[in-house]
Amino acid sequence: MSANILVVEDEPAIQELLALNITQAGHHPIRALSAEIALDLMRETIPDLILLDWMLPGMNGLELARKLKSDALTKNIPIIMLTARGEEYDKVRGLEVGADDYVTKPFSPRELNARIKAVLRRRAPQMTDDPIEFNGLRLDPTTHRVIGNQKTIDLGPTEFRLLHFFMSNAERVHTRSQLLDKVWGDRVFVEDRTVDVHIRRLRNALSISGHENLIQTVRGAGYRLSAQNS
Amino acid sequence: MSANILVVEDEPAIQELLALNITQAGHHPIRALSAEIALDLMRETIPDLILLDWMLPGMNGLELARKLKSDALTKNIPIIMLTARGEEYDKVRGLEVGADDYVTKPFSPRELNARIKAVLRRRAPQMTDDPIEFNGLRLDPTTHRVIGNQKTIDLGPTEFRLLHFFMSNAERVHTRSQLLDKVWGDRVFVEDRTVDVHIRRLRNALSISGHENLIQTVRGAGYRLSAQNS
DNA sequence: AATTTTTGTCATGAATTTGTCACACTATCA
DNA sequence: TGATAGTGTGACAAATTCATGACAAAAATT
Repeated sequence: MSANILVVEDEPAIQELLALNITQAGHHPIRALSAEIALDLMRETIPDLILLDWMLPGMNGLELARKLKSDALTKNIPIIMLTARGEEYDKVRGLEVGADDYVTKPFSPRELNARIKAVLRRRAPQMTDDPIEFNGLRLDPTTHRVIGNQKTIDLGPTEFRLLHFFMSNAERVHTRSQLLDKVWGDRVFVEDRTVDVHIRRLRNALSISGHENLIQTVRGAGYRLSAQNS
Repeated sequence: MSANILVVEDEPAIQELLALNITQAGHHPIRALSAEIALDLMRETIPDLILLDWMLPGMNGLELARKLKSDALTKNIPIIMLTARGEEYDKVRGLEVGADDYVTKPFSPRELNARIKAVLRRRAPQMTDDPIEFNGLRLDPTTHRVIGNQKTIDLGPTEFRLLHFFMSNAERVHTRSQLLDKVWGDRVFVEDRTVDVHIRRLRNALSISGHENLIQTVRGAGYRLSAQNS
């Protein structure tokens, strides 16, 4: 299970080390020398995890974390903070803004990888009972209602679960087999292509509130719920 | 919907962090540095939720949890355990003594808040003895009467409890097994489908005041009392 | 004890949902 | 331009889910 990991670190040597590590762990590093560059890169690809240096030129790590966590598009991305040695204070502040873990420099590659693995595992798409809103569409698990632009959208059980999953994990591409795992559950003797059909039904239902383009096809990969139109 | 949350944690920094989080989530933290202090505080105020550190000086978290769960006064208070990372064993023991959830340190504020929210919401929907009115229908638990549009509605005991529960938790979808739990009680050998029949009888009775559509079927999920028609 | 009410279960049929297929369509690349 | 693999779509039969009437056991009432 490979993941895209964004490395935000201004010191080239450390960044190189991090990237190497990530590659060896079977993941794919994306490098950014500053918070600004990181934000730029994220317009293209939303990473699965961010390694974020505490001290950065320009916008520092703390600010970036806060910014990311306040944006619906990025707030679900786990963040691991890289902090200088010794500052106990960091821990509190870091967790405060929503970092998921932290590593103090100097770190051992093994420790870093362990943390990455832990965080990625913990990232298990979580479907809570909280109402979710995305792009004018509102889904409430407790009342089992979906409303978009004042229109009630009628969904079958599977479509509801599918949409619930998508809204809980927006902006992320899910393969068909991932969807089968998460939405259909374990008892899957179901064909991959069945997902396509349900996607169509869901899109169809969503069209009555003008949300037909909310779920996008990523050719060769799967599907994604996104506000963007590309 | 604010709640009192008792935080039992001996490390001041973590306690501070927890308290901050709780406040930001719109709740009210009550702090205790030890299990003994916690017990003391609970003589004054019974909290709605307890965040309980696993390791504590003196009486540890596990013992406290066990103690609370064995006391009629406190056994219904949900408990979220805070455990050190990695101990898989904790989970079993913790849930064994009746903890409702657990969070491993270090935790992200978002995760913690999500759990708090979930546990608080999971709190058993309660049926009070206060008269309830909904959509022109009035139910009075003390006189055991139901009136809708000047018409007295005659209900059997089970139908009455069923309606009482629905009116106490309007708009919310309840599965058949939830209804069996809450309306029929704990020790039932009753089939799921039996609920359907009672729903029909209730609907039937409600139809004399024109409220036949008040209880709606949510296919694949359960039933819901709602004023809306869709 | 007799009667009435309440309750749980079942069988049936209606309505909806679901998985799959065949075929149309589209992007991509040689 | 064709070839090819990936995706959209309509149709359809099977499976699931629900509403309903009937019925006998249990409980409450007379």
